[in-house]
Amino acid sequence: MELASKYSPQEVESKWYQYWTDHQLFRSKPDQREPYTIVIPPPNVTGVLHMGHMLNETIQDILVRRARMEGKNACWVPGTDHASIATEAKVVNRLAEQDIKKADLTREEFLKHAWAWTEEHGGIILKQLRRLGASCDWDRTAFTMDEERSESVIKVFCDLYRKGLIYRGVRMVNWDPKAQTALSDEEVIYKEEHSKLYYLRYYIESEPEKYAIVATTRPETIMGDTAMCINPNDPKNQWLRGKRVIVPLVGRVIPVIEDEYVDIEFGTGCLKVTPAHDVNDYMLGEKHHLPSIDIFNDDGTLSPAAGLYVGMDRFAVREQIEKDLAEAQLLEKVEDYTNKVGCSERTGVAIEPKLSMQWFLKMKHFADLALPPVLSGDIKFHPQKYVNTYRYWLENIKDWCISRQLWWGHRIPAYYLPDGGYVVAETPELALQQANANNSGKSYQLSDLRQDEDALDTWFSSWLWPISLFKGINEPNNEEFRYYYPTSDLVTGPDIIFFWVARMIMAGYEYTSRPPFRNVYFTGIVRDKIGRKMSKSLGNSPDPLALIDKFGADGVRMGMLLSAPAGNDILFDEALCEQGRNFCNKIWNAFRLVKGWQVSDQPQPESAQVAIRWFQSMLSDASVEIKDLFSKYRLNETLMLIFRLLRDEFSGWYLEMVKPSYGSPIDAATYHATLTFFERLLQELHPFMPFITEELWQHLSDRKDGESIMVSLLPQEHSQPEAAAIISEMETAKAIITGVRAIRAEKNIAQKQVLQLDVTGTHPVSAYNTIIQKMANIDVIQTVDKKSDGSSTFLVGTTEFSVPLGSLINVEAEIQKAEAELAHLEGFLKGVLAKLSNEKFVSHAPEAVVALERKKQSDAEQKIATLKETLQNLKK
RNA sequence: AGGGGCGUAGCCCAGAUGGUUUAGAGCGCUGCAGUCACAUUGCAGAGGUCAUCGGUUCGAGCCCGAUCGUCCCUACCA
Repeated sequence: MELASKYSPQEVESKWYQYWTDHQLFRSKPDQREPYTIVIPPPNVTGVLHMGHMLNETIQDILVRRARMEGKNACWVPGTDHASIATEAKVVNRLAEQDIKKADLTREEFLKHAWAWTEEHGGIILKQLRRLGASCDWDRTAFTMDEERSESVIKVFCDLYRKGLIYRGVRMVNWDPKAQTALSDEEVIYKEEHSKLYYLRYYIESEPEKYAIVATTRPETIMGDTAMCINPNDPKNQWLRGKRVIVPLVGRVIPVIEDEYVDIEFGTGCLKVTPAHDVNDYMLGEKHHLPSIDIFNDDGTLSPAAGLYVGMDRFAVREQIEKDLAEAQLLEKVEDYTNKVGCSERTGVAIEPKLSMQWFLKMKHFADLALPPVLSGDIKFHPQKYVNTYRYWLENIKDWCISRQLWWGHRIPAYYLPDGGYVVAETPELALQQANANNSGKSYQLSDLRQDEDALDTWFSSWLWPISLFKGINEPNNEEFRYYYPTSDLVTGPDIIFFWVARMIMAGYEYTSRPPFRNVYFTGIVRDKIGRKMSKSLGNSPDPLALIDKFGADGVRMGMLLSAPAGNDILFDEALCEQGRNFCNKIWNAFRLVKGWQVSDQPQPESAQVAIRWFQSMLSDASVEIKDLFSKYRLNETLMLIFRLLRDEFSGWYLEMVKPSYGSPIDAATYHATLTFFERLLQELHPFMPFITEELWQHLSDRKDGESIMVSLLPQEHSQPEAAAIISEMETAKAIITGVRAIRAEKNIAQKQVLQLDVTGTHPVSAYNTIIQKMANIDVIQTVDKKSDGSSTFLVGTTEFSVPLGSLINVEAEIQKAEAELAHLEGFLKGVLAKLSNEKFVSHAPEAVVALERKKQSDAEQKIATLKETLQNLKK
């Protein structure tokens, strides 16, 4: 077979992905094996693959593939999230392009559009994942709003309501005026903003010539003012006690109240109180029984209740009212000010605190469930530092606002009765039954019930994901649920630790009394190579599929992984994908070499025997280490280790050691050992780079249809006791080879020119002579008492090696080299001697440590003696 | 404002419980190498007073304190 000198990923990748799915190799069914389960963090159904997904899904695929090869029954469940706000916003935008307003549609009509959009764009992202090589069990693909998941959500809502954990009430919530829905606290992001601090004059009712000054960032809310507040301990504002003041422009008279909440140092120490539009003012209002005037409409324009500026947008009012206040001489001054403004995570607009009727979930109960397992390590976080963040949040948790004024989502199963009141039930029929049962005598019809218009927060379905995927809510005793749950690892970003991770743990303990997963691997954020977040506006976010086209999926996977230590942000650089592609090419060419060998019946050279024994040790050592690294989720280090093992040790050293001279055949024993090694290396690499490893594994020997490296088992490897000695001997031999090569490089001696190597005294690794001869192109290695004149020397350990060069030798350069080394060694020896002559060190340090220092001393002394002698000879 | 992380070669990072011959990879950099698997390569090499200062110890990159720098999370200062 004639192989191209470069690896071309395109056809290889599609071929093997097809093969894997054709043979259903990603499928999992419960059996006798130990299960290994990952549920995908469901991407937004209408989303498109970005670099963050790439990282996340690559890591999951690596873990799943590794588990599979360790003999576990690996199951990776894919799916998508309905993402209510985001998707609804997209649908609204699309309708707007067709001049359709959401308000003009019925709920049913709108949902029809939303489903159409979902069908059209939904699942694109899952198709893209296939390009990456993701080994998901596609038959299990789920959606947070499919029938099974919806049923689970509704059931859980009803259950929690019956347990008294869900309540309905009027509270101050975060209102998104663009999406026109309430949001949870977690959906609000605080952004620093350069704004202004306005100082307004509030005249005293009883003393028309005097006024108090109030500093505010939001002058447009004065129409909602129902009090002014001072701190009772504030001496400078004592004169305001018990007074009544006039709201500027508005003319309404409001009382001055006193509360220690007010910061004496801020502004003038006078606070305007607007209970309807500020969380703190709301609390003050409750405490002091103040009226509340809601001056905003749901879309952020001013309502008739404001009296002024009705119908204008809140920000337009801010500009206008500044002018009007100034004109009326009610504006004392304006200062520049920096503060933090809460913005909607989805729409980006400033949040309006708003009093409204919403559904809430009591969280204290859940926090008590979810904290202990993380603190005790039943659920492990990687990296661990997130445990602190997690604990702090749970210890300060507030109730979760779960209702959204949206249509795209799970509709709240509460049904209002004509005479007031409501019932909560799984279906309208059950609701009717319940309503009639509660209501002795009277009998309602289905048409009398009016279902709540609101939908549930998306996360109210996501938090059930690991359970609902296996029907754990609806059929808690089913075989799949019992087998796959709890899942093994969760891979996600730290940004959704509260949104999702914490809440899954809560639901897990509430509904299964067990954790939803054992380990959480937090990935970092993918940034560009100079550390900026990737964003559309910066244009620094590469298209993952274009990268795959350019470097191959394996190359991109390697590029992602190389820069991704667990939990650290990753600075993505295309150059890393290039390195990945180059590595593929390297492996490809190693394969070309090996497959090109002719095998013949001939004795195995000694050098090959030594090389095989050594590489066997390297492999067993490495596989033990790889296993350990995997257990610590240190995936980038694992990949780096395999990369070096395959590129440097295998291709650079081992293959060169056993390689027959050009055109000559190889003996069968060495050939087969080499194939075995190659296969093992491919296996270790496969989870990281699935495509090229499958391609080469299939070519390495005859495989039956349906066989695959992805389901081949990794041998159980134990570190061999003699491995360390073998490896260290070879390291010495390599140092000798490198020594000779360095002389060649220095003296410009071609590799093909045969040299001689003299060993002064005892050769530390004479058993490796055949290797040294082959690798350094040496004909004779001999032990001498005294090295010959005109040779270039180097030290390995305490032994001096010399290469006779006759006239090629440059005495001056040799002297310089020896003197530099001598200086270094003498400095070193000085340090050692200082330690050893320290009485306290010798008496306090453990014997082994002291003995080691003595060994350092004698070695250094010996080397120095050798060097001095060399110098003497050179100088004579 | 509170809490946490980090600061080790030009860049990105490793360096369990302090002691393994005066700190290790990868990328980048420098020099050399062209018919022999691979220039998407090979060989050789340069490059670090482990942020700063102080302390504990026979011994500190590692432990303690302070300082500086940097990043993140949490929070209602109008």
